[in-house]
Amino acid sequence: MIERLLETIKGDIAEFLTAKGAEVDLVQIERATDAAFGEYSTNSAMKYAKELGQNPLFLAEELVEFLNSKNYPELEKIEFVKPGFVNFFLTPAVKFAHVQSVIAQGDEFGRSNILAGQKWVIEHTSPNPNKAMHIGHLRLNLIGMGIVRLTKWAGAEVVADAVYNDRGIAIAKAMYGFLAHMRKSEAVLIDIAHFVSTPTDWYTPEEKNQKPDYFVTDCYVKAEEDFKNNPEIESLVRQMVVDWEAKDENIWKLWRHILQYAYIGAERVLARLGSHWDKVWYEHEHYQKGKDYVEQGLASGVFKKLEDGAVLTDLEEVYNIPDTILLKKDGTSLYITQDIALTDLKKKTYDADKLVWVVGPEQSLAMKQLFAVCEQLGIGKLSDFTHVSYGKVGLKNKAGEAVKMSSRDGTAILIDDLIDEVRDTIKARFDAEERHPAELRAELSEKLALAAVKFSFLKSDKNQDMSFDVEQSVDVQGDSGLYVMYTYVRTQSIGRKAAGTSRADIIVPAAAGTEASLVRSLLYFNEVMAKSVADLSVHHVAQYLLEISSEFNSWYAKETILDGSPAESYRLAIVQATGICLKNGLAILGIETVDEM
RNA sequence: GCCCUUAUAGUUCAAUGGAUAGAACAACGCACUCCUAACGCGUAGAUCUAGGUUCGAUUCCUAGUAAGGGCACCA
Repeated sequence: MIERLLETIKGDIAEFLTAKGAEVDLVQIERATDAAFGEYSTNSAMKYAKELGQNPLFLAEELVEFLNSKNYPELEKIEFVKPGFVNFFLTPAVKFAHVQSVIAQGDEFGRSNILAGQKWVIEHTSPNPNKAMHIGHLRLNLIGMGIVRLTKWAGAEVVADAVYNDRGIAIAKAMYGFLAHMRKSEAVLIDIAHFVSTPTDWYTPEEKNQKPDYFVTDCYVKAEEDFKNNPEIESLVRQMVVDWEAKDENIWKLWRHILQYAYIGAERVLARLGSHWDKVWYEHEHYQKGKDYVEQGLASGVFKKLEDGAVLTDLEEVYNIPDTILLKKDGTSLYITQDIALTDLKKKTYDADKLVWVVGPEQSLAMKQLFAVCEQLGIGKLSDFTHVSYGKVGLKNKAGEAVKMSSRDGTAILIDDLIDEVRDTIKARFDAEERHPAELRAELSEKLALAAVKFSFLKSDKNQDMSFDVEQSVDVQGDSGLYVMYTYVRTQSIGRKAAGTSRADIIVPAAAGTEASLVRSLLYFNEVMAKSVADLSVHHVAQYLLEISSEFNSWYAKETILDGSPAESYRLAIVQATGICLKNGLAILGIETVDEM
């Protein structure tokens, strides 16, 4: 309803300016920065004052006069102020109508059709089999899943996908590391045939009392050391890759054995986070198909063959980005080679309008090259492809200095360990309070830990580098997920207490009370969503939830909601709408609400 | 050498080219018999530097400084 009003006003402003002789491209009506300026405001008078050769304030005055003649019933007042802003004040009835509309829409409130009719394929969190997932991967996953949920709420049809990088030198190293370092005794031969016949000569993760992904990481790290120190082992590992490509039966058995551990581990962590893929691609299934595309590009003249036989792109002139090799001189493929094939496969399989890769910033150039090459080959337009990058997660030591996080030397904080730590902190508090039965305490602690961790990773802009302090890693107070959750719990608690009592019809007070700023803030959910979709970043939603929470709590401290007065129903409706906004906003962040804590 | 990110309070983070740069943590002060105080109220504290564009710049442009990333047969 308010949206329609704003569109009408925009049209009227355009009419006014056009009649004045201005070339109107876009009339903007935005959320007013402060309640003193009403609910919405426009800068049109200032924007067009120069073109019309008028004083901005006078133009604003004329605009207000013109708009007042339209007699919008939804508006209480239109004013012009200092530099030339025109401010719009909604009537209390219209603002409360929005509150009721939130309640009527319930779980569906916040959905839109901004991206209706579009098909998006969003790749994120493609796991490396040789590394247990640390908090860098956590950020990637939360950002990726955030975009998936956001675009779904905006009406798009979304496929979340990932690629299992299941071939190549890295996995071969893990395989070697397993053979050499997970033997039950030195007497066991480091030999693939022996492993195939007698796998029980090697430890399992259970026997080592390790999580499977940590186990594989261990294998990889140990092999990496051998690889560096010993050229014989290097050639051995390289031979394993060659044998694997030749589909040697024994080595494939070992390969499957290692991968199973790696993926069980990764999937368990992702399941804990509530992450999900609709489709998983396996590198070993498509990595050779890219060569056809290179041939095709050579034939059409967009690529060129070098003297040594390697194939090079031609991107400098048209795209102004550095060229890259697409096919090695020995004719084997590179990462980009198979990515071309996969991109085409994705686009065709899902008839995708938009392909998104949520990948670290170090891939930025490689992504640009891939997109450009795909355009040259006619797979899609440059604008069909988006690389969503994100800032690094850095660590700080006790002195406050930045430290590098490395899987190898054990300084990386693993996802599981982080969540466990936060969970234990929360649980300690529950245990001390003894308000809930033990079983519920455990369940709530896990849910709240996930809420706190997810929120702290999603509340800031994705491109900003994050600085992570191990000591106070995740806030459980202040601007935090728990603050928002606590606010939600309060709304539910009030709802429970109010249930069953009969109440009179809702009376909207003529003069706004202490609830005014909360009611005003509740108006902007859809605008926040629109901005989030435009930026592909859910941090706007997180910030908005903090704002609503802060205003709710401030109000809550001042007023008794359930005081038995005639205004009770009105207040209760605001509480209910706040709860819905918080719940739906948290859902977009991937955070499940609890009803008590 | 070239290209891309980033720079806001002591710290961690906000701010479609707009109005008095907004929070949280830490500090100091207040407040707890009331729907859950994991809460509320107050005090103090910031746009890397120098130019430019604009009615108006934290935001855009140029140059510099600092940090990080990338630059062809690795992934």
